[in-house]
Amino acid sequence: MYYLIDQCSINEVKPLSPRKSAQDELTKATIIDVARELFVTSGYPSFSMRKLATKLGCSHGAIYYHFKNKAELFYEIVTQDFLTLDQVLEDVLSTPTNSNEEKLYSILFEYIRFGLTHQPQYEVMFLIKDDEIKGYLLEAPNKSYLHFANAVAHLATKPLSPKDIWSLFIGIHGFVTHYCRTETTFEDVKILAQSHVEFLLKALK
Amino acid sequence: MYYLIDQCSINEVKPLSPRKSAQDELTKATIIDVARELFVTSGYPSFSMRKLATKLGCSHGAIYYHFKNKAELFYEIVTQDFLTLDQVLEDVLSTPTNSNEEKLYSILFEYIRFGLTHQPQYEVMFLIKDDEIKGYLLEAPNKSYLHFANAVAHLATKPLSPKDIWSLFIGIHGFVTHYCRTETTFEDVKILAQSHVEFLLKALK
DNA sequence: CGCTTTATTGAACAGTGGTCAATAAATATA
DNA sequence: TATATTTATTGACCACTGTTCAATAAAGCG
Repeated sequence: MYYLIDQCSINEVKPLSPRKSAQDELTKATIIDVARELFVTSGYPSFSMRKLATKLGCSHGAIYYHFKNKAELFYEIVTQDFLTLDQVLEDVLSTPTNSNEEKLYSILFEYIRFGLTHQPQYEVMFLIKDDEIKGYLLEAPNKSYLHFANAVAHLATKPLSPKDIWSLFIGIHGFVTHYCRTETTFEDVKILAQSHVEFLLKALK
Repeated sequence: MYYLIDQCSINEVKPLSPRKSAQDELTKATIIDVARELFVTSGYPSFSMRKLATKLGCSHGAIYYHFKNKAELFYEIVTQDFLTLDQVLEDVLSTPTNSNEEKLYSILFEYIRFGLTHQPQYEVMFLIKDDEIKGYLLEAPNKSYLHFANAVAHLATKPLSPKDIWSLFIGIHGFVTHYCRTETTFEDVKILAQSHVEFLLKALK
């Protein structure tokens, strides 16, 4: 059976085409790009492999040729976001005009900005409980934290204990987490973010 | 068609019984109890209405006679936990031997204890993004926070701004959130919880 | 007893992630 | 160029999920 015959209309023929012509072939990169867009605009819960396939113009099975499963696909998406977050911290550190105290403030503030301007990603990076995804992320969240901790340790006016740095992070993380859940924009809590960062920094003095 | 005839064996007859005898009838209370147990022992992601039905010894359809949907069932489960959390705070406040400073410490510490000894519940109460569940919870999380905020305001040695109380809460919430994701027991981070609370309290001075 | 209300069943529906035999385009080989 | 092999795609299928609902029988009532 090589053809699916549309039995309603007359003689319309639809060839089975188990492979697309070269110019239409899927690539990992395009799948990731389209997946990210779908995921970022409509959120993780509404995302599905079938919706992604529709948006890609392919069958859902095709995606599984390029990615072992949904978790691997999401891993590859947020891998880029871990790099972005690293870069955010790097950018703060390499701003020459600011004092270390200002940089410390900025590290915390910009972390919040990243979290709230990348809510779906932050969720997958640091909040999701899905074992399959955690199995792919492995030490990525921890590595990201170490980067943060290093930056903070470097900038503090007096030596900080690992516990203090951890509490600082947890305090910032709590802020992002809460406003992720309520789907509040960064702009809407910018002022609150400032006072929260100031609050946490008071604990260091 | 009144009977399902087992066509393999000879003449075995299985009556349809669209209502159980009185002693076996479901009640909201028993559904909630069994659901809570299933939910608390195996977590929210593994929970399903069909597994619950199996554990109850009924069909999954029956549950929908007593609860509009899964979200309503979970709402009724965690409603009890919101009361428990209120009680935790109340118990701290009504401990006569402690100073206000000690009570403030205990409020924060006991909040963490509650969160980490009720992880699946805490998740549904404060972390879940499911719109259906949030639609049932409505102001419950906020009401719970106000209870917390009141207690803190009452105990502080100097007047605190609403922002400071909020930052305190967010700091505690972040701690619980993180160790919920990593499924760490309270006992395993008890010492860390102490130092985190002390860190946050330093910000008040 | 008969009528109504109530509680239960399980088939059915639309959705999910994931697998895989069948297949044809692309590529390598003779 | 012809043939064989590799590669990428399809869609039926599986086992799940939450939810709905007609059919049904037990319980309660007049």
